Amino acid sequence: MSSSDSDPAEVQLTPTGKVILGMLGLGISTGYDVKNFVDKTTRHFWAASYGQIYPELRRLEEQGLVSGRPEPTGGRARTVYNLTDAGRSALLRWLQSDAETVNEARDEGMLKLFFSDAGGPAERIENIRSMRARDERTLAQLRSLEPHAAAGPKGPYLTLQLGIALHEAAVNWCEAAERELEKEEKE
Amino acid sequence: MSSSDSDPAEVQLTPTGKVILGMLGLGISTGYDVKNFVDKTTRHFWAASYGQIYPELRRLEEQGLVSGRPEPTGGRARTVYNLTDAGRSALLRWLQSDAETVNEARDEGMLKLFFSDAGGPAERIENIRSMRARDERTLAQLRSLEPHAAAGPKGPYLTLQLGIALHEAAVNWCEAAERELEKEEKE
DNA sequence: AAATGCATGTAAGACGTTACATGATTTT
DNA sequence: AAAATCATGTAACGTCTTACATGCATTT
Repeated sequence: MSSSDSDPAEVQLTPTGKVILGMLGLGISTGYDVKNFVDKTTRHFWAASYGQIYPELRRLEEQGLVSGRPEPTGGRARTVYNLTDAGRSALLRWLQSDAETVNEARDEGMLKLFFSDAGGPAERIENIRSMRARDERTLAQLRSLEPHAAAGPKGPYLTLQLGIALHEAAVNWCEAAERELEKEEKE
Repeated sequence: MSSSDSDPAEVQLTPTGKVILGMLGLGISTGYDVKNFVDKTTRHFWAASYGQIYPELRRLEEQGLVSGRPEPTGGRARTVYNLTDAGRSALLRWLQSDAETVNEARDEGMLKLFFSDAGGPAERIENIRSMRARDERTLAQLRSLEPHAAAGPKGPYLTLQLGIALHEAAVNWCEAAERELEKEEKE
């Protein structure tokens, strides 16, 4: 065992490390592709940026969880990564662990709504309307992926379904709240 | 105008700055209370920690948006903060701005589900079950706040309603998916 | 007397985005 | 010829959590 390998049972995966290992497991093989795929598929519940991805790929390689080799396309540099055995088992250990999962939301629209008593009633309706517009955009984008996702692996398809359900619920709630508040304002 | 005041039109509020100004606007007046109130009310869509709150209160004071004065309870130190005029107008400017609002989610349960093709079907069901358990706990907690919130200001009440609707949608989706996957597994 | 709650605070480190730089290849 | 896409990378900065320390007051 080389000095760069760690006991995989001891490796504590970083958040971005988890996405990367998972993506490599799906056959995505460059930092660039990881970023694009994340943007297309997991963005609505999990984001990642180049500033995290590239350094993390190197850390994972130091830990012996992934291995990269140069595969230039013509004169264009390109590094293709694969899971090592240790990487695959670290991925499975994470997927199988029943540790409490993190679930955090940061919704500035809701925060503004929370404080909306500081303004007037018209402002509050505008606030909800803009949340709805935002969620409708996301919803449309998610729906556009559906036909393609239905043909692919089940995990990504399920999260797409859930994302759609959640955004539908948000849009529906906004519509109902707008109607309600408009009615109240007329009185 | 003292040298510590900034032109309020130029102040760029930090994320935590927004919560704090909003909370002071609701009459919450100490860092400690801000933290407790956030945990009780906005946590499901916006969190904050002491490590952010106390330093931010001092930055806001330097900027002239809040003013604090010592109001000890017996021998126990305590600083009560209030919005200044500049602070109140910065709060209103933020609430009224129609800039695109941030909406980010980070759901490790969904991420595991996304990658769940790496494991077996039983594992995937377990995954969804644990997401549901988690969401049911949050839902129960939100519902317990409802009677009290119904009597308070409308903004907090509306976000509570929305939070409940979203968590209900999540729980319902999980239930349906579990049934579906269990049926498939029997075949 | 101990435990819980009130109240403030900080240091260290983890995590993240943004903005920029570079250069090749492919498409328009 | 220009624009878009492929591909990698980093520096600076912003943000956040965790873990700890302190000490008084109130409740059990």
